[in-house]
Amino acid sequence: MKYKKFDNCIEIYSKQDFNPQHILECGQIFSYHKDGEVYHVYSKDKHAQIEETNEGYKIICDDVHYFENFFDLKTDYSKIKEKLYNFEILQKPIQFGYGIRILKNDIFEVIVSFIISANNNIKRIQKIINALKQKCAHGTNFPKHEELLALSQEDFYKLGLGYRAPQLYKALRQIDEQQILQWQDLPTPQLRKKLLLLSGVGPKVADCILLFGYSRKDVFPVDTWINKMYNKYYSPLNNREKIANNLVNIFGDLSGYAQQYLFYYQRSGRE
DNA sequence: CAACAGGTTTGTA
DNA sequence: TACAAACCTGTT
Repeated sequence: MKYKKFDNCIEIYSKQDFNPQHILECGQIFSYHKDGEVYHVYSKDKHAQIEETNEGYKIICDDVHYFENFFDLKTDYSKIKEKLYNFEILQKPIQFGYGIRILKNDIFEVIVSFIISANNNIKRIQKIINALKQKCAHGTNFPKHEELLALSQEDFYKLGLGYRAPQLYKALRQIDEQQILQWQDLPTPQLRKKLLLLSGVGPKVADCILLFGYSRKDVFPVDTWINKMYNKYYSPLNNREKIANNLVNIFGDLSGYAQQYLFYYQRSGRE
């Protein structure tokens, strides 16, 4: 995909391999909003806004290097889609969500966000994350580890975390900032085991953290939508871990990408 | 009002 | 290892 970096923006010359709606609304991130035709995205203490142009899109931001990596601009999604198109089940999902890209978000932010996401809907997840940001007096910046450590379980309840409040409280005390970065060197299965030890992190959340935080594409997060899809198009199973395993065996190192196209399509209700 | 929402944890065979 | 049931909160 062609793009060019400037001091305060990145110009993308494609509408096929980059679509802000597809990217932001395919369930991988919660810190974004749409203002008219402009999308705003937030990661850590950084912000970008995306505007459509004649040739493609313009990402306006003050840290071009960060968002080049964040939006995974160096990866050739045309090639990925071409490979995945050989799977018949993916053809319509790819036509529908052609502009999806898998973000490389901050690991700590992803862990916290997806603990909150458990058995929860996007609208409420966003509400809770915004409340957390407000509570830590940062407006749009994602709270740092030490700032969240300063909050009590009761604080989390009041912010609407519900029964995830004690889970997040405990997880924050299990997390070692240096360690979660060092985990990047571990192979996916070992890293997954580490994540599963965190309070509030089960198989699905662990796979989301692996995919959106650690950029592991050899995982297949199975949520209710993928679960429904699988039981409709493959031989029905009631065990989500087995479903995830089977799907990874089918899609291999492209699993993470396949999951996003399928999820986005399935949840759109277009199937 | 019961069921469900982009699951995890805990308790019981 | 497998399977229920409980769990915050908001919407249908």
